Amino acid sequence: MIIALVDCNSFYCSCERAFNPGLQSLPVVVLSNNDGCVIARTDEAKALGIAMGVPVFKIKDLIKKHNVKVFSSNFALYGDLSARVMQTLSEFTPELEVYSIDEAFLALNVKNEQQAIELSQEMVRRVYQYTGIPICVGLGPTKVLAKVANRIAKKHKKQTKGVFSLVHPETRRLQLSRFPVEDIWGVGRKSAAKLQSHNIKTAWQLSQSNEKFIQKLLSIQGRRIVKELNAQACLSMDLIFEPQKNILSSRSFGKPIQELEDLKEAVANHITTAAEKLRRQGSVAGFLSVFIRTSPFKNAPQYFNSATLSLETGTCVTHKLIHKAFLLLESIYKPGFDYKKCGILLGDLRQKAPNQMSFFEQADSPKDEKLMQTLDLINKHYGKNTLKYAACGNNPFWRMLSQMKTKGFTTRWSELIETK
DNA sequence: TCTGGGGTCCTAGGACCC
DNA sequence: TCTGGGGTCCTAGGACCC
Repeated sequence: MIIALVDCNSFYCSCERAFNPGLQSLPVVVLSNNDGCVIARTDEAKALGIAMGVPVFKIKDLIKKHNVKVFSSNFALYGDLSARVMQTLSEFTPELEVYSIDEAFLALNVKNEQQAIELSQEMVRRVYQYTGIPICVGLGPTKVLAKVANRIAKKHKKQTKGVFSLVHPETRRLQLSRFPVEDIWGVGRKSAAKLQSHNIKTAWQLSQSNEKFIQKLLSIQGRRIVKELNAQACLSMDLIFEPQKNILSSRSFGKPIQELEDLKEAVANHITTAAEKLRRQGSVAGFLSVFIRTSPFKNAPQYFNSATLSLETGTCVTHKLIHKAFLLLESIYKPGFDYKKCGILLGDLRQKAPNQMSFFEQADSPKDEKLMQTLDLINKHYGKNTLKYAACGNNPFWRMLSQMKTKGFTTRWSELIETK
């Protein structure tokens, strides 16, 4: 079996390009919520030295000088295009693992490396034809090697035409000895520093290291990486959908908030979002956390706190969660701070008992269940937030946030530059 | 003026039990 | 004075990912 890792090129930027061909070959970036920092860049933008995650105010001169096209993120659009890409990929194998919004692993049923390469080239053609999204494919006997191959395909798009294979052992030896250890999937900053201090600098060197020694240094994860680099698969394909174990909803505010009432609105909105997601996957939550914080970037008094409550029997009812969340918020709120962010976490998620006749105790009453079903149905049919709790309010803080999220940024950006 | 959001897995250490 | 050993469960925090 050969594993393919498909990764969309500069995915969010490519989505913007798919609907605006005029952006082809221009530098494009997409910004985070609140238009805070850069979360996607095309090759042209990378070539200008725009780093991943850089705050946008630090590069505004660069943007103006090189006429970089700037977009707020539009996750509804990216989600749609992602689904179409995955749908197209599923035509190539029944064994597809959607790994993230822009990545998927495919177990290819092929006889040899050559067949795998030809199939991958067809994927590149078809996905682009159907969706307008360019992809790269990495091939290998394990997931980690497929990831490495994908990096190489991306780095040398011209020569590889988007497909690179590490199936052949000789190619592996050559390429791994040129591949920096810190670029391996699963090796982060801390682990890379540890490895380098032991003079392990390339993927090849890591693959030749003593497994026990690496396990001591980096825990069991490190040992798995060594095995995978040596073509011994220990990360299996995840083919079935697993419900999430936690659901987090949080946002930075457009402007700092001081009042408890405003924080309450924000929290109620986070609960609403998270509870919808919770019900969509058929789960109930076993605990609830609320947190608030000031901006760590400001030279002002800092405060961070969180509070957690166990929900023994589990619930997925929005108003119950809002009520509990308010109690938690009140217990940690302190006046006199500029709050910049808040959020909630639903944890210990478990599948809801199938029906009221269940032997197990169910916290939510049939009446509440019915109410939630109706609420979700209406919002699904008529659009998000058609029906919502009064506690969610109509606060301009919130208006502003959701507007920024969906609205194109180009106009606002040019206004910003002109008024400067 | 202006610095994202949402996840998973693993480990260490404390509480508790016999 | 001397103060076991082993097991489980839970949680906080670290590290990593996209």
